[in-house]
Amino acid sequence: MARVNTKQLITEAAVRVAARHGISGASMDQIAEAAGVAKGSLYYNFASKDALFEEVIRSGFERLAGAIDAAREGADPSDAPRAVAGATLETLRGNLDLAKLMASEVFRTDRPWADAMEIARSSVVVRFRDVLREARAARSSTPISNGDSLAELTETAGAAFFGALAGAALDWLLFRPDQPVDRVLDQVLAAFEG
Amino acid sequence: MARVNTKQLITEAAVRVAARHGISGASMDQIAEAAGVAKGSLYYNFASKDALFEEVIRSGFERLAGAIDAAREGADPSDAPRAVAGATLETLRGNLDLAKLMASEVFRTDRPWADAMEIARSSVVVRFRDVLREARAARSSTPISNGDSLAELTETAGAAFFGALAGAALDWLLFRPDQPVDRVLDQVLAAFEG
DNA sequence: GTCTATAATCCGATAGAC
DNA sequence: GTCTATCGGATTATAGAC
Repeated sequence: MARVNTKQLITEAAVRVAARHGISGASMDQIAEAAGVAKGSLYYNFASKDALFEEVIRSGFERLAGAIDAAREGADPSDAPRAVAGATLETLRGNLDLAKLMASEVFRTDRPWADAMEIARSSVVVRFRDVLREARAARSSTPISNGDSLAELTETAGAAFFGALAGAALDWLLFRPDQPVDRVLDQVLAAFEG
Repeated sequence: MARVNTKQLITEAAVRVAARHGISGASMDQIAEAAGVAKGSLYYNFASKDALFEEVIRSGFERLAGAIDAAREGADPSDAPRAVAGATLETLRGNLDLAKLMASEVFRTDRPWADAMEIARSSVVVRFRDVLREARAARSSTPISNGDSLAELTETAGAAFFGALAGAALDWLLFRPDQPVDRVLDQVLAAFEG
């Protein structure tokens, strides 16, 4: 092992460069220069450019999944959607380059790592779905409950919630960065009232 | 003018190729082959690869904006969000390759055409915001209205609604295409109830 | 484990025939 | 207006020194 973690230097540089130029537009030369290492070191630590970015994207979804789980633990089910949404917005803000990269790549089904990425994306979507399901269950067991028989929430609802947060977060961070995070959160939740 | 519209052949081929490989990964050779014309014809009809894809992306947002406007005309303000959401889902389904391309590119701020694309994206976001605003106004003027003073909906709410629809539509069309559109629409709107 | 130097390929764009 | 042929440059990946 080297004195500093060369592998981490490389992945962080890859995120920075690819956020600006896209994955196809990010050359291994640029990444090596941004990381402060020689190009040969990239190919010692990663089998190929594809292997490098598979690692980058997969770890991005894992980070987001971890933030969701942490926010879920400390919240009542009925408050969990707001708590999870807030944690998602904060995570995207703290990893803006990675968020841009994930948004650009998440629906690309041609990459060599498409299967691995869909597993990672789906694990996040399922988390959102479960948070929404539990909030609805907690609400329908209150005295105010009515008799509507609603269709069960599916992954599609989770994907919609994820999409709303990602769309609002990137609109916010790229084009209206002066808003406080709570105001963005209020706008996301208000968009669907009624 | 040629017997067939070569320019349109080229833009349609560019959408197909770029949906698979991304814009940076789509070579002018591939596009020419997919369009059934020579590469020289690409450079006769478009000044550059950048100019070609600026046209492609901009026209995609214009098509979506037109579908939104058409759905808005025939609906009561309180029903407009559902009508507009349905029209958006149908438009994305009918132009899946273009939708994938737009999703991959909409948050790329480094492109030469970034300013033009942000104007096009913003015009769609504003349409969603206005539909949501009018629905809320129509609802608050009913007898059931309460005294809550809610913050006015902003572009961020429109971006959230747009993101929810795009996220749900691509999850649907790419990974769960057997669902009927009405079920997808129900899931999107149900995700935010409460 | 990291470096330099180079091989082999591919790309965007242009020139000029027809 | 569309074609073929080609230029100059950039890219991924590898070889071998240290």
